[in-house]
Amino acid sequence: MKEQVKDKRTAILEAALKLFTERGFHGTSTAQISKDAGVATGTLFNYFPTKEDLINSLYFEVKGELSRSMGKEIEEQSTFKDKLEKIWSNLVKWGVENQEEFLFVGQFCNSPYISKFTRDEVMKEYIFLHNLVDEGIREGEIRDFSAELTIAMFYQGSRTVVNLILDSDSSLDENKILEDGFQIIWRGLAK
Amino acid sequence: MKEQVKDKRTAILEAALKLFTERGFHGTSTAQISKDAGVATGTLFNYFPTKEDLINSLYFEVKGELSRSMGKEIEEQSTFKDKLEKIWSNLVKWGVENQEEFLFVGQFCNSPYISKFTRDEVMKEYIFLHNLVDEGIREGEIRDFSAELTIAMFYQGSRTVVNLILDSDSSLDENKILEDGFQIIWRGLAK
DNA sequence: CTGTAAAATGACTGATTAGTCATTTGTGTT
DNA sequence: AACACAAATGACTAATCAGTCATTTTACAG
Repeated sequence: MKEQVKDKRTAILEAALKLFTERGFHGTSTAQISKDAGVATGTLFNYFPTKEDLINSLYFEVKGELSRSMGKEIEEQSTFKDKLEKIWSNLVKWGVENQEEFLFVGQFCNSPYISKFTRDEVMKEYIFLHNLVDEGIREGEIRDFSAELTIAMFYQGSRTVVNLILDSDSSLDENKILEDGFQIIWRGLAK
Repeated sequence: MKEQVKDKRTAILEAALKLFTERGFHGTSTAQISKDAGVATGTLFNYFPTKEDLINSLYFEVKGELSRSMGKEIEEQSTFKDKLEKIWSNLVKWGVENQEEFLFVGQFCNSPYISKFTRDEVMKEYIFLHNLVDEGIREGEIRDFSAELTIAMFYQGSRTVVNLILDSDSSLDENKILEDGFQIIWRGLAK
């Protein structure tokens, strides 16, 4: 038997991610996922009882990665603005470096049949950001808008920047877009 | 024969819009669309040669409506800021009042198999906004970021606000969210 | 080796899919 | 009425789908 580089579950998730971003959820058959993952059709269902389970599992894994990346090296930042800028940079760089995962999240969040439950569930991953924003409001660093609005504008702003970078043919000024994007959001939020 | 309130084409598009936002593109069968539209399965294909044609036609129609709504009563605004705020308000109100259309656009733009061509094609609808932003930059009303970044942050900001309004159980402060959202973006962009 | 349990397999199924096409129905003209 | 033409129809098909399950392979214990 050949050395097994990664377990079947991971292989399935990776194949699924690639195909989903290429063809969408319903446009990708479980048979194709199995084939690309190098496993039998039945094996997929040993790990994920249904296709929807597979999609949800993939989403949780990807969101976990994103959530972890988001919080990297925050403690090292001294000012509130620096912290926020670090998170911004983490979010954008994660999206650019993990294009498939980034697109998958976009697809997932805009797909209708994936319910509010999952969306709420995922928002828990952002407690960290929520706390920081609450603190920023309390301490007068940023203006007193609702935390939901503040977080949504910030997070979606970072996604907008990633989309711009991914679209732009010239990857010349990736950093320029990242920084300009943050300037816009920061000036919008700061007191 | 009963009076025909609307032609079959429109009935098909309306049924498709509803089903797409409920179940996604691939999750909706042409048979179901035909049934909901009150026409035979064959009739759908008289109007739209393929399912993908139907999706694209629907997108162009919806984007046309959005584009028209966006530009309403702009001439009546005197200052640059007022114009931008009016567009913002038009965008948000269109999204809130045309929830299905709004969600459909989100789905469409995040679906992978709908290509760059269509996305570019649609950007032409925004020439009007593009021109306004260019003018605003030239005349020093807003800061000199790239027009693409400025427009994207503005447009996606308005979508973020709509999503927040649609999600919030309490539709109490719809206007508050709209106005706060604009404040954030305006302060971010203004000189 | 041998026994055993878990993991993997792929042929198979019943349901569903987008799209076809020979036929019927409706409309307007003379 | 009789014709012509377009619009609408729905039974049909070939392909594909998610998911099943009896069987085989693998991993490991004694």
